[in-house]
Amino acid sequence: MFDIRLLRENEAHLREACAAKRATVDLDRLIELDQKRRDLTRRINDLNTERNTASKSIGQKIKAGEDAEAAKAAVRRLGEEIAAAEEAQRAVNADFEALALTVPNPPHATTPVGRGEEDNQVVGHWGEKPAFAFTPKPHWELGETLGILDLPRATKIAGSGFYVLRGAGARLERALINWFIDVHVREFGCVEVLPPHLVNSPTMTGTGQLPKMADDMYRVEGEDFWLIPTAEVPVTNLYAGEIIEGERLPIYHCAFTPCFRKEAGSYGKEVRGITRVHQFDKVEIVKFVRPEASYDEHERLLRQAQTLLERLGLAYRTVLLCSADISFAAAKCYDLEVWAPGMDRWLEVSSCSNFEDFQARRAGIRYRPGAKEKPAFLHTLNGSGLALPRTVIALLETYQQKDGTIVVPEVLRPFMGCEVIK
RNA sequence: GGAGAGGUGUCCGAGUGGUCGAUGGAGCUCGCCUCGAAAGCGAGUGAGGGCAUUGCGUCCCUCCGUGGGUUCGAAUCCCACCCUCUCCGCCA
Repeated sequence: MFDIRLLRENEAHLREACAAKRATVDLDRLIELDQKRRDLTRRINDLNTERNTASKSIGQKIKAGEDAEAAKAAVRRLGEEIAAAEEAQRAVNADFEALALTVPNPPHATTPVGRGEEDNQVVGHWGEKPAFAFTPKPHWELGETLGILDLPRATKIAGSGFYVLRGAGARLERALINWFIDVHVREFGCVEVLPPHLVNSPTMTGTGQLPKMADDMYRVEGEDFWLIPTAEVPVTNLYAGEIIEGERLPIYHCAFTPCFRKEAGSYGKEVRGITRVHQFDKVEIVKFVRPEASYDEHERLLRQAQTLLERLGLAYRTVLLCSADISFAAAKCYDLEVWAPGMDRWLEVSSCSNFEDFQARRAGIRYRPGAKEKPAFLHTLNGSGLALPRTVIALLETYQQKDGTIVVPEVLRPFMGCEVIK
């Protein structure tokens, strides 16, 4: 949820923000609804005052043994008036809420304004693309030959867009998950969380997936359950509706969960291998911080994710997303793209976003800045650390040898129990 | 899934139609006392919105799981749903 005061006081700024995000929102109607809503609220407030005092006097009359029927009738009419006003208010509120939920978070000043993916800015590179004395193979060939990736059977039991790992492949994914979490917990002060993978609609609305992304998510038939598209959803909503004491901030969480996405409309590209699938594992970092600290925290979040790729020895680049390409709820976002030599392309393995108070407003997550101070909305951030299948892809393709075996990076060997996958 | 009990403020816990945003206790904050602390005493201690802000608001509205309903008036009565607990069933 954006700040409604922004609309009242700085309409032009919000219009620019919507344009930068290439969102078409009927702000005129929103302003109109806001005005109506406030008028009705004031009117109902006044009517309630009237009714409250009248009702009290009726009580006194009855106690005194006087006849109160005339007064009762008058208040009954007042009650009808209030009911009508409340009915109108409900309708206006529903319209207002529905429309307000479609207003995107304005981009931060440091987010470049752009029209699309092509306007994203590469702001950093790390590592060299590996050189091979042979033609590097794509992960699906490596995986099949080694017997660690089984796409045909995944398709048989679930459908296209799913994968089955086996043997060292399954172990590799689990090794990465464990190592990621260990690093986040031991070195970056995260508290590990293992949340539900199904959540309800208010939770999906809190982080901004609903209403906009409804068609991209899986839903349980006949019940109010959605399959999470990222751990961001359950973890951020952990504190929904709560007021956190200021001294508890910042709070850092990390969580491993599967992520479920329909990826509708993506057929035709990225269909080979496991770059775009309906279910994938991810370790996510979620931060709850004081507003004044959020952009420092954002940079540190980025470093946290980068650290993982660097220790794995995988070449990557850092991309600052432009206003048109960042998500609906984000104010600023960096993507980390890892080099996959077999596919000869960059793959997004992490997205580190600052949502400022956008999600906090929607989900009602507040903090008390200091003793006796009024609660205020805190800032939320999250970043992948990291998405699994694509990390596995980069790893297989980067560390492949001429004979098709894979060298296991140093940091994973304790978790893998071997130095080479063969 | 079936039967029963219950959901009230930071926590415990009263309240079964009217002045209850809510008794009481604990906790916390401040003050007194003390060399200091404890005890004791006194005061304060939820959120949102409106209005006001020529001081700091003796001002108004809303919120007692959620949503409806009855009533002049509901934390209190009725209905639905959600959640928690106990027992039974089932099960990893």
